[in-house]
Amino acid sequence: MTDATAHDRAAPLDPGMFHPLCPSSAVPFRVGDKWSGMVIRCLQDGPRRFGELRVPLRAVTPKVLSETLRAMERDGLVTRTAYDENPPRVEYALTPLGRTLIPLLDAARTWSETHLPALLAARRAAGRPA
Amino acid sequence: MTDATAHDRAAPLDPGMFHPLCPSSAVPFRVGDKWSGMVIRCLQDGPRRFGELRVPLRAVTPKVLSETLRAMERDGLVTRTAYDENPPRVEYALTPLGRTLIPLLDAARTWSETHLPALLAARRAAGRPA
DNA sequence: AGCGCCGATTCCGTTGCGGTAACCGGGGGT
DNA sequence: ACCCCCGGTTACCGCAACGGAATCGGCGCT
Repeated sequence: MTDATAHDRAAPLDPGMFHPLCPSSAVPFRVGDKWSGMVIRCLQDGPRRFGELRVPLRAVTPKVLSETLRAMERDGLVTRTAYDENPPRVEYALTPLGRTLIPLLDAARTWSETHLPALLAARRAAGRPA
Repeated sequence: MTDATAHDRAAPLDPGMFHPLCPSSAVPFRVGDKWSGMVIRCLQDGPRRFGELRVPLRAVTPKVLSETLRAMERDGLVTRTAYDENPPRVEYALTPLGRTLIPLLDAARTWSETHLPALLAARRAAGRPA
């Protein structure tokens, strides 16, 4: 069964990595579309298939994921490779240009770990001056 | 006339700094709302008045600027100080928390200077495969 | 024949950001 | 009396993003 082919598939994606309650949902940064940043995270350890991306991004519908990937492909951030097999297999991978965004995402994450609690606290304090 | 009071007002804002044709309009990053990043840039050298912010951000209407500033105030990124004078004067300034975002903006700008041309080129190449 | 897999695409509806235009209020100038 | 200044607010609107549900197409399995 283990069709471990030549694809240097990285570890399976953690289904919980982009849980809707994850603070990253509230982060005041965005790279491109709403999901682009998460897609980059999913691809940073190697190519992934469409259905594979849907696991951790289960909040995204196939339509939106498809749109996101197409836009990223247009911008030269990812490559799309379709294998003429059955069932069809399509792999997405980061381009070198796409990889240059990873440090930005790291910086955003670091900022969030450090300062997001303060921001959320301020928002809560201001939200209910009652 | 020079009512140079104790306000350590920085150099006047460059009216052209956020020209609509500026590449920053196409940058695939955003900090908070559409205008938040630019507001931070305007405030990084010292407090500014509402009307003063409108100069370089002449593309933004008072409503949206007001909304942006209010949201940033809620999030603890800027402070709002109203002086009971005539004509009314209101000053906005970055909080320490707001200042922590400046390195992020710097990183985004650096990325853009380095890689944005490649992204735009890819987009152009893909946009017209005719 | 019928079902399922994978990778989408199409139609349709909602939401909300962002934009336009108009107005307000109070003092001061002329 | 009128208008201007400043710093907004309010009402209205359009568009693009986002989302849900359904469908497609080729193939293999049963």
